[in-house]
Amino acid sequence: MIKKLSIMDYNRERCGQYIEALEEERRKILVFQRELPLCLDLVTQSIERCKREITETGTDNVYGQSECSEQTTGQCTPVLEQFLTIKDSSTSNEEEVEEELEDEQGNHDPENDSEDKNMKSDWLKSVQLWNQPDPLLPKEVTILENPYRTSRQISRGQSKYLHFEFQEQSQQMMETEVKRDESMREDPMANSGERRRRETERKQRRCWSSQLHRRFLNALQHLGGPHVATPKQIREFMKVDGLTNDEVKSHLQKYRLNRRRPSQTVPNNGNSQKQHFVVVGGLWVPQSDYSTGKTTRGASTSGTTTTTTTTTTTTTGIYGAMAPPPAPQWPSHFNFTPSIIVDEGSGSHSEEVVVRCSSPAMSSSTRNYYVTKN
DNA sequence: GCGTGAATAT
DNA sequence: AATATTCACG
Repeated sequence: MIKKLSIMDYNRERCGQYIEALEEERRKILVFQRELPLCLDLVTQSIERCKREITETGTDNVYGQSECSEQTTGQCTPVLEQFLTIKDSSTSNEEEVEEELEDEQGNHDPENDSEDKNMKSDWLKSVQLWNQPDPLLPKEVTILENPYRTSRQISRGQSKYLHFEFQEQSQQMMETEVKRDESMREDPMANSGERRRRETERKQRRCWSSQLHRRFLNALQHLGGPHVATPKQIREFMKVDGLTNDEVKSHLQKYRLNRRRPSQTVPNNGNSQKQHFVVVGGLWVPQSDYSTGKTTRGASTSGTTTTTTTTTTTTTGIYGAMAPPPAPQWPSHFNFTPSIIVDEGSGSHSEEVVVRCSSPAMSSSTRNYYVTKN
């Protein structure tokens, strides 16, 4: 009996050390929580588990503790199983959501297919981790001590920006998130100390997806062009949830700026791609942006074309793509014809268009989306 | 509110 | 490097 007790104490002590080690590692991983969310989860769960067992086994059987005391042989296998299930569910979720989004994106370029998928899964991961919808997750406020995710963002209710079905699908993920958060909260180092520097909170960047930008252009058309339309008008016309005047203003500013002086800085990359532009109601847009066909490559001239021309200007972004090849005349009063614009997100579901960037990777991949490949 | 430029962040 | 946000000023 005494022997048993001493073994128990020994095991408990080792378990405690193990927990300490785990917690230290967790603190280290915490820095990379964006890159290693599952890893963090794993460690957190291990800690939890050991803690639970160290308390339970105090009254229960003595031998159960050996699970924790054996650091190297990894006898806490259930954790691994949990990890696997999490991973599985998450990947399947991603795929489903991707499909969903694929449908939303009317113009789907098969050439970018794999890239798109990567991109989407990439940013979806981020969205899952960073833009947790609050109705499903009351504890959302405690989600991830991300220094860049400010209380302001949280209070804005980012669920607006997420597709509804996506919310549903990611619910499983969130449950594990909640678990993790609870355990994180009891970690004293998580909140305090080192990573508290960014007090000047910034709004999370808004990514102007092609859809959103299309909406923006559509609004511009209806309102009489980029030099006539005002941010407020545009915002009201776009009817996009959560879109602020400032954001529209900023976007408009950039848009004007970039169409005033198109990307001359990039003369002609050796791989001189010919960019097809379409004049749509006085706006120069890449043909692919408004061709209804699935494939935008080659000389696909769909019925919507008014005039086509080519330019050797290499475009680098959404604004550049919109820039007219010859010198534009501003302000001018074009007769904007709204009917030409293919507004895929027509009217009703504004939420689907909006997405928040969570990582630079997203912005860059999104950018690729704008660029037309011929 | 709007337009713009600059600083700053991502 | 590109793009978004924020601020200041008129």
